[in-house]
Amino acid sequence: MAAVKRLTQKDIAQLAGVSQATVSLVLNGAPSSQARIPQETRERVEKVIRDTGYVADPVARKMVKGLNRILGVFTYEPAFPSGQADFFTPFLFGIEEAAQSLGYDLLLLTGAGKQRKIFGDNVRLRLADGCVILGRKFDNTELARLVAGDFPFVAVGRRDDAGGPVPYVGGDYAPATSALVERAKSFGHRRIAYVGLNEGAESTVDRWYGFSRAVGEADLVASVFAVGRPPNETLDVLLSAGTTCVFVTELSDAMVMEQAARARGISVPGDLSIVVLGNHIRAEEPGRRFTSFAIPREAMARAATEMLVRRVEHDAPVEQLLLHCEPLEGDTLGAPSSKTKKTK
Amino acid sequence: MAAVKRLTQKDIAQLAGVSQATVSLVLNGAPSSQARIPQETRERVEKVIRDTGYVADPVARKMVKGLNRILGVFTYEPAFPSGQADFFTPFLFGIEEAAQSLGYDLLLLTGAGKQRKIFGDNVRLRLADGCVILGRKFDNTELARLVAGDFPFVAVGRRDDAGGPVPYVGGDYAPATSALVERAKSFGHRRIAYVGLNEGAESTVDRWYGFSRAVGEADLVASVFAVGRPPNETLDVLLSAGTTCVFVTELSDAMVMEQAARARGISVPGDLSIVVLGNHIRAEEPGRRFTSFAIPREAMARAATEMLVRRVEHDAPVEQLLLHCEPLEGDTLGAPSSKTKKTK
DNA sequence: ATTAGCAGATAATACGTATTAGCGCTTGGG
DNA sequence: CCCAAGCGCTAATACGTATTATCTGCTAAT
Repeated sequence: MAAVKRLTQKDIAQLAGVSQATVSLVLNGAPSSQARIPQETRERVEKVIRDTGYVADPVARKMVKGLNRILGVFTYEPAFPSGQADFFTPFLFGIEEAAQSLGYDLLLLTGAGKQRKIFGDNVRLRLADGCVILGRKFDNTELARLVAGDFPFVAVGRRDDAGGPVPYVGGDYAPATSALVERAKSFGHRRIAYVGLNEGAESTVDRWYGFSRAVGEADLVASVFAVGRPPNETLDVLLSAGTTCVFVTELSDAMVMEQAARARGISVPGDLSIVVLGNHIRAEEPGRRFTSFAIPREAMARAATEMLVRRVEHDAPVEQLLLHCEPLEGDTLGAPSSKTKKTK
Repeated sequence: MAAVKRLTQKDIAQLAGVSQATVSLVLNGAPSSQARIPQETRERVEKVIRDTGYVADPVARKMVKGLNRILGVFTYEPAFPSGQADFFTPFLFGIEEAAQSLGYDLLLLTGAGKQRKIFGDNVRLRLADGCVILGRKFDNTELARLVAGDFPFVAVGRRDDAGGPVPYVGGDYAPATSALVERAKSFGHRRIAYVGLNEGAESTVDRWYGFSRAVGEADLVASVFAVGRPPNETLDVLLSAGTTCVFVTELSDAMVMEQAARARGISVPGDLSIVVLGNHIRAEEPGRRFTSFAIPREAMARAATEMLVRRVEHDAPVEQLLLHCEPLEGDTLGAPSSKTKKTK
């Protein structure tokens, strides 16, 4: 059953009484200088193709043309596990949409349980014409090789140079963070704190940079350069410094902190405003809506895909694009009530 | 920059002072009868490969070997739009997981905005070694061609014969539905109704079959063979027939019906039990938890992927597999309160 | 009548790899 | 001394398509 050899152009040619080359010419309708096919012959060949349902083998096609109209999507982490689903899904949606409208298909190369490498033994990635790279973790050695090599790619998320500029589409976190700081100040906050890492991934650094640029030394009263710490411990640090507004990089930290605060009878935002730097979760989630900024994940993915196609098709130069992150009103940032000090 | 010609085996061969064939032999470590490579030569070649970072072009590889360790995932509908996301995501997760552990990558061929065809002009599907087909809508003409052809595929969801048996992994809806009917009966329900289509897609037919087999003619007091009808209209039909328990195929119908009932002061499940045939939405959703049965989407997808790989690798015969659907307790099925008739 | 030109088609080749048949050389046995 | 066998490697080929160069008639121009 499966041994039925696949139909080739040679077979079509035989059936139509022409040569393989003619079949190819009919298919690729080359009305170029030479090699015109008269209507009669063309129709004869087309009829056979229709009758047999022949389609050109894309592998052989890529072999000679070099292009495939396939884009790879590489992630170091698995793309669909429950935990990550909400993180990757918007990106995949955006990529799919853009790829679709540009006439490309997607080859998914999702992070193995093991350590997946771009440059492994079995790199099927090269089958694609180029690739979009997703994920927070990034192997810098591989990134450098990508930059040095000739395989078109675009990263989603800003990346520092790696032996050369990295083409990317990212979120413009620094100004978005600065804007939130300004907003907190305009509410009257003068005792501001920061909870989260301040080094490591580019996105982390950008947030810290945007924060520290806007806050001014005098107003920064406490910093906890860590994530996932026990909320009460963190709260102690903040409160003893007289913090009225805290900026948190991780939503999960903000959530437990808000709960801990409530448990202590500290009102949010009355006694303590909490600002989260980026919406890390679906908006419809029940419960508190944190003041934050929107990460335009779909738009980022779309833009990255379009950029990639530009690189693939026209060998376009490296571009670096940061998309605006809209502030999210939320209900955890407000004016500091003067009670804060007086009550205590 | 991108014009740096890709490294080929010929280049490696030249650098190592051997022939292209030797390089290939070193790579594919063929310890077969003939063509042994002595350690010294092998190491020389391997060194060059390491130094240059050469990797074999998977396209050329597929060209000659025929296999690519790539599985296609075909959907007639777009896979990631917000609406469909919850439907497709569990399937994709299961497929990804299985493919991952079997060493395959995924080629996503998701429904275009337009009508996507398996047998189109630009069928890049053949790049994959086989494919999993997802989605409710199915073009039967194409299915028949797939069955007749030699391209390995497996459908997710039961499919009727299409000029031959269709390989599939589905949910075993009929017995799952029957079990819920039995459960309703054991609660004492004797006036049962059905709201939903009873013909069309296989999954629909299975539900109706499982229902009608278990319910018995005497107990079926009302049927609305439609979906998406105004809930009050439907409720009128049900109540005037003295229904105490209704089986609904569409969750959305059940939701509006429950709201309409509540608005009328009809308690669920006190006055009216509602059973949904299949969990069409994420479990964490807030609100009422309908009595239903679980569709093991991830397991189905995994099983389908494994089945596909069996077909691809060992040319395994057509299999058809229905997975058990566990009943979901929920809180919308209970004993009919005698009030139902007396109050009215 | 010779040739230039052109339409209609095909032979030949390239793409990069895997694989088989086979070549030249050494060695051991008779 | 000759043959068989084995070793180490390579030339040749196949995979299916796109493309270019080339071939074959034929017509029209000189």
